[in-house]
Amino acid sequence: MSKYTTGEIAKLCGVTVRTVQYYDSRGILVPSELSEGGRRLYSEDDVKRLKIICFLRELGLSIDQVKQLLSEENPGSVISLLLDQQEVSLKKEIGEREEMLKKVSELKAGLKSVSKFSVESIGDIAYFMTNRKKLRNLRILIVLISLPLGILQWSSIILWITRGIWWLFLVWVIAVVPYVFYFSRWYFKKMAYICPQCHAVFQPSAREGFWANHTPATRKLTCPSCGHRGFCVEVAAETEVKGNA
Amino acid sequence: MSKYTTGEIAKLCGVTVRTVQYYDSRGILVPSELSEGGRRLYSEDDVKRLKIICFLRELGLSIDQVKQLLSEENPGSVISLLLDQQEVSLKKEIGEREEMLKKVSELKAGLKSVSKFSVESIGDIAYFMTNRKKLRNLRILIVLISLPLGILQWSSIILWITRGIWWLFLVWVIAVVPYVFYFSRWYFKKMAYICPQCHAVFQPSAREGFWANHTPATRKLTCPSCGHRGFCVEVAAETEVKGNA
DNA sequence: TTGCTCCTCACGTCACGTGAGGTGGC
DNA sequence: TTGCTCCTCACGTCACGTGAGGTGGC
Repeated sequence: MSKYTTGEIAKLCGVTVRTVQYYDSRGILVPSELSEGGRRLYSEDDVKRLKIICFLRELGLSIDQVKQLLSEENPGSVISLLLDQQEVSLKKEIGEREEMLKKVSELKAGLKSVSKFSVESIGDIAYFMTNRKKLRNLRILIVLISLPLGILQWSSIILWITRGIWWLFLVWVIAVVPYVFYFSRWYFKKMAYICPQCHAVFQPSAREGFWANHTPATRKLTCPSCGHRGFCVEVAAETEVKGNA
Repeated sequence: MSKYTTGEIAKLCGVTVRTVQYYDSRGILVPSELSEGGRRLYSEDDVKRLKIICFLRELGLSIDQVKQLLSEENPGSVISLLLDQQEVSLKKEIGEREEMLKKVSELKAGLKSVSKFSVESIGDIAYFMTNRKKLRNLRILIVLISLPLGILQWSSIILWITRGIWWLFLVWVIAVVPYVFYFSRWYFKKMAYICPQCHAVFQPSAREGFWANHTPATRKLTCPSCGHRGFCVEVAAETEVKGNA
């Protein structure tokens, strides 16, 4: 019966000497014999055991899980449980990393659109990314809210031109005033803006926001933190309102 | 200017107090002020910084990488490098976990076909799994090798029956003897068998293997390790030949 | 004064890797 | 005797978590 030294069994199974020693200290691969000089000697069965250990570790099982399996009287009952657990946690880990990967790609894409880059830009992009879904939902909602008014506007105009019915347009003009008033108040409560100067996230008053010059994604505002006046990126406001400063 | 305590900034950014303290010790979020009692006080800018840190950590960047980014004079040059690296390592990690997941599923499937389960069965299945591809390639090769002999056999038989040409069949009979002899020697060098009793992997002599009773995946052999005689699972031999025992 | 929060050690987690300083075995 | 391998401490890695024992601030 041939015996293997630590280095030999390590090479046979493709691990380091340190790992073999560590598995001894953890009690999952105790050498079947010790030489007079205190050196570990491993049998053929130890080699088989180490190969099984390595295989189980390749599945991602922890040393404690491997230990549990190997010391179990009836391993059949434990292994399927362990494997099911492992399947679940691996899937979870893959999902997490795919989430991360997505965020990395989004950040890369976001950075391309930034002209002069600073660390704070990362914060802006992060804010934009995490609240983007909310922003999209808000914009859909806004279209839906504006829809009845738009229909009324255009149908009244068409009726006026084609049939000379002018009073419907008058109804529209009367309806539009409070509608726009309440709508803009609601709008500027839901939206926030990022100052390109100091990167603060702030909410303008409905009055300032309403009259401000704007593009589809930005609005020319004065930042309350630094006083900078310029086009600020529109984002969805976080649900939590800070308010008190 | 309002100041936040450790607990407040932690809650604002969704981390633990311990994490905030740790980030101080690692030097990536040093409080902008200390109270007379030695308590950490964080400014609004610190909150922004922590939010950026949290975002970067959600991408899977290490604290050292975050530190590097935040301390950089010109972070624009570093971030895209860091993000590219991160993309690569995330993909690698996902690939590894998918590999593990596959192995776990395969082991689960393998365990279903095992009647009386022991820890050694895992080793058998592991051996079978890692060498399965090789086994399949070998079996394809065997079919290709047998093909010319089969064509010769059937065409000679057909010619004999339809046209009375008998000498071609005689050629086949003469050819088949050395062919089968060398083929079986080669075959049993390439194949190995797992003893169901002691789970040893062994290679029988060509003579024993040739005359042994067999099924498509097993062969009735006598194990040289434990002397058990029974149907052993056929696997591909590992390239490394142990030989000396 | 009572709770609550915060402070700093110091150790634990996980699976080893990395020296240091000493020794067995050919 | 010279290399090579192996041995055992003991500490480092990573990002915190978990007490312990003490204290600030309302």
